[in-house]
Amino acid sequence: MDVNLRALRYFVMSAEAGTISEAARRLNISQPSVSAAIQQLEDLYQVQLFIRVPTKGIELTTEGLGFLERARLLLSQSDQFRHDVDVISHTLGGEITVGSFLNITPTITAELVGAFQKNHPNIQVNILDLDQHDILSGLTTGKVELAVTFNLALQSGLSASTLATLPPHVLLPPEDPLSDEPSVSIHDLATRPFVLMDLPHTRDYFHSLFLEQRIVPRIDFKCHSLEAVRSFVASGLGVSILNTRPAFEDTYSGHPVVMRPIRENLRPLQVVLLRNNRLRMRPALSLFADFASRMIPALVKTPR
Amino acid sequence: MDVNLRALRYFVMSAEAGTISEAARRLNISQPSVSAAIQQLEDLYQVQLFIRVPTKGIELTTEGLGFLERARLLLSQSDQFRHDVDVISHTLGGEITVGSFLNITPTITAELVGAFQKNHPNIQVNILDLDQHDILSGLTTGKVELAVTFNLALQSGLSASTLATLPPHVLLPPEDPLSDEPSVSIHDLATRPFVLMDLPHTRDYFHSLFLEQRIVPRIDFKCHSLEAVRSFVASGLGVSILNTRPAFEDTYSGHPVVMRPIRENLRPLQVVLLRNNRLRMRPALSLFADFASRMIPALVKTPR
DNA sequence: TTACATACATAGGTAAATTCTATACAGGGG
DNA sequence: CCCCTGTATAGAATTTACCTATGTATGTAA
Repeated sequence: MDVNLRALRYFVMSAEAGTISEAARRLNISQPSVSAAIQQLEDLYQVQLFIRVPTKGIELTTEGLGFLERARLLLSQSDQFRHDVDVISHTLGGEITVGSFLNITPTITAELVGAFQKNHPNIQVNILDLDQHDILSGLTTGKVELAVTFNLALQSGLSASTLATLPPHVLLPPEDPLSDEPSVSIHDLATRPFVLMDLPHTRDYFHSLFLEQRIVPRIDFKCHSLEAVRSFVASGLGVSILNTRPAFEDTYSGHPVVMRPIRENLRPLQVVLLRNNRLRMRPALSLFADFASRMIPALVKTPR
Repeated sequence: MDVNLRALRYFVMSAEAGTISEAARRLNISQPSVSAAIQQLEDLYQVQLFIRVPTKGIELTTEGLGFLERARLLLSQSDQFRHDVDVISHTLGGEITVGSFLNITPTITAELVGAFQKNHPNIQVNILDLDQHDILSGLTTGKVELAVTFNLALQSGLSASTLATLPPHVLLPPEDPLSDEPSVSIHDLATRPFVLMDLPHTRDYFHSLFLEQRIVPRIDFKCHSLEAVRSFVASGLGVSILNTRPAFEDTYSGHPVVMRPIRENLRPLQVVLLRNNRLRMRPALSLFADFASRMIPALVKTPR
């Protein structure tokens, strides 16, 4: 059986008060209750804590003195626990863990978190840079508390609020004749080699864009990172389609890349804030969610 | 209200087991009991500890993880308390506090404690060298757990076991003609200056020796220590009566002193082991009491 | 010496907490 | 679609905690 902290508190108060009756008065309970608690401790631990001196009160025994010291220690530790838990639950401070979709992290999330930190320096934002599959499973297991991502493969149990809409754009090498046009038809891409953004769920989205137009694309390259796709295109290895647009047109390859709107009205991706319905929104999380809801639409409108 | 360690233990076990049902099995209690305990914690601290994943079990939230760490800490502290208390109550080790009457300490108690330490080095014997009044009040308040002293002014509530009997002896300066006799009558002392061993209760005993013989002694000097009395007598300032006999006849004054039996059959003092009836004898105390009961009679018989 | 005051212990009854069994509800797998 | 696994809820039984009333011990003042 576990230690009875209540009885310990009664004992310590009695030792300090010098009489059980006085301890009971200070504790606002009856004298027999305190008396019983002390006897319970003495019985349980087989220790005599006090000598009862008739009409005077109680005197600590030698054993009782040692017991008192340890009881005080444990009670202070339990008070510390209480305090720590209060900090966890009732303050805005502490950590929050936010999932961010790989392709969104460098453009949107980086700006978002930077601004949030400036406004709420006491909240530590832990960003997990993940693909859509890991974001979804992280949300269901609780390892991710909130996610900034696309509305791809959303499951029941999760709720999404849309923050921005990103239509797909074509990526072309500058030397491609299509790059002279203000907009491009997706059908013009069918004959060119295609560089696929190859991430779980994401790849299915790009596939679907072609399928809905009854096009079978030539997939020549599959890349796992946004920057790889852009560099491949910039190097003239093919064309691609992406929804996220970095702040500059140069790529790591040293060559620039051209982005053009698509003439057809293709299904856009939505930037959403995702959360698990089963997870209570504690203050720090709500704060971040509110902040993101206000800031992300502005970020996307002025993609600088 | 105090932290509920029981609920904390259920919570920790659940976090470790991964499901509430498994935790209940390991704890040998029903699943609803564990479930209720966790909900109680969540309600009390306003924290969501787990995400319930249907048919899978439970997953810790971020808050739950912080809570878990602190709960583990507090539980380990409570286990430590438990262990410390066991050490206090169930082992022979630790301290015991023994009162010793001033006049007995150098002769009997010193030998006794020395021998005891050799046999039980893990028990720390704390000797309080006190007069009879302080021994009696120390016993009633618990500051003294056991006392080696004389059977003077014993009160109800204390129990004494006799270890040795010490008849009174006369102390004379060597130049006093009475020192040539093998024994002395107390009546011969009436005309001489008397040096009184002046300690609470002790002084009353010496007074009573004269009063029972219908003698009114000439009290010229009152000393508070045994050695002072002996030195006064050795210096020829008077005679005295004492029951304790050191191992040598010299005194701090540089002069020797002579002890002689008293011809009349005067009430002797008894060396007793005193204890408070209200104080449980824990193992270390019993050990010391037994040891003293066996050793002190032998010590007194061979006063070397 | 008696009556009073103080302090702890005990007895008996009530309210709260803990536990149990039985059952409802949710979701994944054959 | 049914069965299995896991959590939540309902209601009853048990244990724990607490209270009031009373008993016991002892020191003190009349």
